[in-house]
Parts: sequence; C-alpha cells; structure tokens
Amino acid sequence: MLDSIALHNFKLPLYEQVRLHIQKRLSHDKWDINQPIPTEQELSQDYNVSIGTIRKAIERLVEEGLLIKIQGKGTFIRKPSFSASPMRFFRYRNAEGASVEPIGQVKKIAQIAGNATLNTILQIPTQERLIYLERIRLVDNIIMVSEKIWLPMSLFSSLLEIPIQKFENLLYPFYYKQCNQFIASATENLSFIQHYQDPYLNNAIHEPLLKVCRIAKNIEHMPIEYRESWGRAIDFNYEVHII
Amino acid sequence: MLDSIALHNFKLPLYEQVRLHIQKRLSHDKWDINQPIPTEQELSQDYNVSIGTIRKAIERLVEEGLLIKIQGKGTFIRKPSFSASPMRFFRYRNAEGASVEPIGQVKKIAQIAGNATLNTILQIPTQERLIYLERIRLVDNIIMVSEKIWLPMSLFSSLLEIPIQKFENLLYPFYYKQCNQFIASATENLSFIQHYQDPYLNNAIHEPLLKVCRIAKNIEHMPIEYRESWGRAIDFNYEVHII
DNA sequence: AAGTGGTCTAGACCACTCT
DNA sequence: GAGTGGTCTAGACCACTTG
Repeated sequence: MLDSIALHNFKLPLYEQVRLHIQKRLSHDKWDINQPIPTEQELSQDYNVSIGTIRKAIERLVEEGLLIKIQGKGTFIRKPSFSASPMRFFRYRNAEGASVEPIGQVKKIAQIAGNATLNTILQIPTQERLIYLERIRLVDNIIMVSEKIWLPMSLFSSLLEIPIQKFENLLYPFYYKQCNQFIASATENLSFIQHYQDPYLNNAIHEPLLKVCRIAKNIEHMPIEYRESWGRAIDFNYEVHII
Repeated sequence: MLDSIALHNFKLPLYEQVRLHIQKRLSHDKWDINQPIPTEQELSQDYNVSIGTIRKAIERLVEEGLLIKIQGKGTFIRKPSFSASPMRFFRYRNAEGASVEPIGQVKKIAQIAGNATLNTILQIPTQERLIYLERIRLVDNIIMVSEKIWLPMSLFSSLLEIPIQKFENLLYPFYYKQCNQFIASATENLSFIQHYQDPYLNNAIHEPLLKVCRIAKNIEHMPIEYRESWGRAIDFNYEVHII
C-alpha cells in the first residue's frame, strides 16, 4: 500500500491526497457495497498517517455524499437515494392528503445514433451510439412526469437485452445491478416551456410546462446519464434553503 | 467567563455547547463586524476546552454561514451576501452577453395592521403592526422582478422615517445599518402562478409568472422578513446540485 | 467482550497577513 | 517578527453495535 501511492509528494494537504486516493479506490476496488470499508485504524496504518488525518479525509467524502458513517458498525459506500428527485419539484396530495411514492414505468427503449449536443453533454466521442429511453412517472395512476433519457452505449449496452416490463421502479439501483454503473450526484436545470405538447402528459398545447434537465454523474464526477423531464407548471412547487 | 456558562452539564457534546454559546454571543455581544472575533487560543482558554474542540465548534458556525475564517487574519462575522438572490431564478443577458448587477428600488412604504397569516409567518403577536414595502428590481432599465415585503414593526420602525429615495440598492445591508437587524439565512418557496396581473411587471393577465415566497431569518433563526417576489416565468432558470 | 466510529486533549510545526 | 488560522500527530476514553 505504501509503495502504491506517493503521499507527501504534492503540495496538496495530506488529508486531501488521502481523500482523493480513497475516492479512486471506491470506484476501482469493487468493495462490497453491503460491507463497511476498512476501519479508520486500518486506513491510518495503510497510509501511514495519523487517525485524525484519515478522519478528516473521510469527513470530506461524507460531506460529498459518497460515504456514510454508522457509529458502532463502520463506514459504508452510500447507495443511490435521490432516485425520486424529479418528483421533488411537483406537489401532489392524494385523497387522504398523504404523500405517495410515485411509480416509474419505462415505455420505450431504442438504440440511436449519437449527435453533437448529447455526446458533448455526456463527454463521449461524437460517433458513439446512445441508448434512448422514454419513461413516465405516475401517482395514483395519473401521469405526473414524462421523461426522455440518454445513456452512453459503451456503459449501458446490456440494457438493450431487457424487455421494458422488467425495468424496475427506480432506475438508479437498476443501473447499478444491471450495468454496475453507480449514480452519485447530479446537476439539474429548471426552466419553463410553453407551446410544447407532450404525448404522455397529454397537455393542452398552450398549457405551460416545467422542464428539468439533469446530468447525472458517477462517483468520479463523469456524466453517465442525461435526462429531460416535463411536468405541468401548475403542479410545480420547490423549496430551497439559502445561507 | 467560566462561571457564566455551565459547560459539561448537558448531554450535548462539548463542541456543540460551545457552538451554541458562541452563536448567542454573536448576536448579543455586539462584536465589531469589521474586527475578528477572539482567536481560537483565547476562546480555548475562555471556555477551558482544548483548541481542537474550539476549532470544531467554529467549523460548524462556518458551515452554517455565520462566520468566515481568513488565514493569517482571524475569524470574522460574515456580512449578508445573498441579497441578489431573487435574481438567481431569472436568466438575463444584456446586449454584450455579460452578467449585470440588478438594481433594487423601493417604490412604496407604509404602516399596516397585522393579520393572522403574516404575523404567524413572522412569529409575532397578531395585534403587532407591520411595515409594508413594494420594491422592483431592474436590469438595463427593464423591470425583472416585483416584490412585496413585510417586516415586524417592533424591529424596523425606524425605516418609516426614511424617504424611499434613500433606500439603498441592497436591502439587507441597509437593514443592518438602519435597524441593526442581520439577515443570516432564508427559505424560499417557488411556484407558478397564472391569471395574476402585477402592476409593476405590467404583464398580460394570461402570462404565467413565477412566485418566490421567502422567509428570511436572523442569526438565531428567528424570521424577521417575509417577501413575495414575482417575475415572468419565461425568464425562469434555476440550477440545483443534488447529492 | 470485542470492535466500530464519536469526542476530546495537548501539543507541534507550517502558511499567511500585517507592521 | 509576532500573531493568525491550517495541518498533523499520538494518544485517551466514551457510545454504540454485534456476536
């Protein structure tokens, strides 16, 4: 371990070097996602730094959302958990006023040619082909959100062999199980669209819609999914905290 | 100092007790906002805890946005800085494509009776009177945002003596100078509105608008301002990062 | 009982700012 | 050069989880 990394050689603080190295191991070393990563004691010996330095490195990874600590059990790789996020932007109350878990359904999957715009977003060569998905999200059998999803063929080709009925409710855990691709973070851009008629939402042409463009990234911050979601603007509701 | 606080008496971790105590001193002790707060060494002696514990307490206050550290100079109370935030939600490019600092103008100030809804939001007695402001925000002389603002009379009465021409571009630093009220954080709720005609935006009645409702709070998390802002939905654009 | 992360201490030296 | 926060160490004991 000590030979494999050249700590103390850069200008970066020690805990930053350790953080970056652990971050790489998270994606490359294939640690079991249900088992704790090595303990702080072990890491401290591995890297030959004090335990306080390890703690600071891990603290940053926890802040980044890559790891979670559980006292008495250990430190674990965080599983994808924000899969329900497009629904964050839309209010919905069922008859009883309770919050309901929305259902996701893939309606179409296809293999398509890449194009300059999409492949630039996904940071892949222009000639690489893409997988294209259409998906809806329902609450109480009402279609709340319509989605188009683009994925790099090189990472997700195995999805093409799966019938759309077999796609699970939440896509991100499904990506991980089927393709070993782990979504760790995302950037979403919200804007407002008029004069667009979505075939799934079945909205009136003049009815305003909210458009959410999402670039989802893996643990190394490489984009691996691009998604556009539409929903009725009238249902839009979002809360944000500012400091 | 040691007598004035009873550390070690609660179940809270030491650094949490210290954090809470320093947080109270920030609003009550009237430290000069341009001078550093006591050094970590001094605080460590004051509270009779190790310097590591002080550092952890201060670290939390920095994360909360209450303090900023500057290496070599000291730790300072953070001045209000998110004053331009309603404009975060609206895209605007001037002729040169550069980003422009919007201008804020108060158009009306009045003293009004409290009501159940507003006084509940501001967490003040129903009978307390309010100060009501109307304000616009311009970019290149175009009105981008129209705002209504409500303030508790008890904290902001001195504003009534100031002619509206004297109100400054940014309100939060102005609140601090005139009324010693410091905005430290805020919660904003976004939604779409149709069929509302705003007198300043001069929008068509059918034109959809974005409504931003903000509750702004002081350093002790008490709400001291409620604000509703409207802008054209077509100009809406917002980016959010998810982990 | 053993092992994990959580809290806390008491130092050391470094990088930066100001005078 | 003096003083600030930034980094790093090498321990100690506590709270929690699991066998």
